Amino acid sequence: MRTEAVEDYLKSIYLVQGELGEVTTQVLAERMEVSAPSATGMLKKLAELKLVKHEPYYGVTLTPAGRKIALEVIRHHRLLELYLAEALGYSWDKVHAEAEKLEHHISEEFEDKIAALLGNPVTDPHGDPIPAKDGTIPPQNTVRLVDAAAGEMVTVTRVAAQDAAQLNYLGSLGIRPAASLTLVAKAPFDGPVELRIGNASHHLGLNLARQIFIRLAKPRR
Amino acid sequence: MRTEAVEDYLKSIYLVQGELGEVTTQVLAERMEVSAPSATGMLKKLAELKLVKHEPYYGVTLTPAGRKIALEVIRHHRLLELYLAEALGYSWDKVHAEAEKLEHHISEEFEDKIAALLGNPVTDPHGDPIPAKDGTIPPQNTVRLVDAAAGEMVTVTRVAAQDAAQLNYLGSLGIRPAASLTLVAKAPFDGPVELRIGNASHHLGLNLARQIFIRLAKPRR
DNA sequence: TTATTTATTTAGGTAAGGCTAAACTTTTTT
DNA sequence: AAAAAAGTTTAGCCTTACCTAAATAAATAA
Repeated sequence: MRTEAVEDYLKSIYLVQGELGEVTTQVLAERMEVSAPSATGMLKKLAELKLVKHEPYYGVTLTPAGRKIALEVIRHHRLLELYLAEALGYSWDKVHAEAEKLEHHISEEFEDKIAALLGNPVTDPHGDPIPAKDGTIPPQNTVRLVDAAAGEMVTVTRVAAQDAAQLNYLGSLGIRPAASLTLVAKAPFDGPVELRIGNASHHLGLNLARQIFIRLAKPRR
Repeated sequence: MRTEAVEDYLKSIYLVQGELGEVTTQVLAERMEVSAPSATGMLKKLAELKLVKHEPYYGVTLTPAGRKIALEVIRHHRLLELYLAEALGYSWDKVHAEAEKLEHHISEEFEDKIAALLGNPVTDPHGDPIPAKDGTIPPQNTVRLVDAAAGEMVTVTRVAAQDAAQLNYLGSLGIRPAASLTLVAKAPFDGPVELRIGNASHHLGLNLARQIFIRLAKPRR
């Protein structure tokens, strides 16, 4: 059965796979805020449903069927995030929590209607790509701010943080998709980065800075 | 705990109470599409939670706490119905099913935002009253079309049908809130009613006709 | 007023999805 | 290569909300 829990696990498996390359029981359990045995139990169930391949003691991978569901749920989530921001005036730090609940309950008609209303968008308010209905994922910029060279002027493409407090802080500094900034300096030994945004200068810890993706403002060629 | 099932039962108890005056296990079970023992079980649970008073073998009534939850859920439902119709262009026969799922999952912020966007409306697309946040219910017109006198010209205030096919049919005849029509005749022995809407004349079975509420187009005084 | 029908509740069971404690693998350290 | 640590799974339980079958209570009919 395609329960809410099943959808949530598949979504997390997909996302963890993308971030870490492999999906272990423990990491999944942490993401789901659930005990490890609970995760094991669900993985067994998902395997029976042919939604994942589970190699006991090694990890899981999604089957095509599982991946399809994961992408549908992620599409719902990100479309909702954008809709809440655009149509209802939600601030970007609040959209995640609301979308998290609604993503499981909207119909295909609802999905289609908000997608059309938003002009079939390809990114959500954080710059995360919105999977298309056919499972295609729009190309995304994967350059991290922390990998740019000091002195470079860049445009923010994506802020991968989920936490409301972090987003709120970054937003207050003007760091959001489409913002322009200059990477002034990177302190050594995994130290903070210094940014210039307009006339203001800010120092960001690495944990935050690593969540920021960019493209060069003036691409070299 | 305030689970989805709890909310649904409380909502049904409230509505059945309003329609029939008393709420028996069997009627409730039918509404919820559940076996009678299941309903009994839930009533016991709701009684433990102090949300209803359950007199075994006689029926239930809501406590103030139970009534409060019921009204919140109904407010969500009807606000959503109107929002879906107004903001997303849903037809009135589709709003019920979608609202039925979403009503349990929207936050108070979502509720407030759509209420404000809609101008704090007092009725949904079917003419059902939307309870206010404080639990107040807007005054509603309780005159039934079938109780009007033949020959009278009336304005539809409410169409209480939930079924999509019925709503679709009534809509196709032009019968919806704010529509004007004339009750041409009522056939005897619980026969159908004849209506004139614009230039067209229609014959409606009693089951349908009883769902229509009206006010007199030219109130006598 | 007793018998029958109807409504309701009790008894016992199922499936999801969670939990802790204990057992077992795999990996890492010494 | 053996011992310790870390990660994973199994075993056994709990809660929610449903079910069917059987028992009981109330209402109706004979």
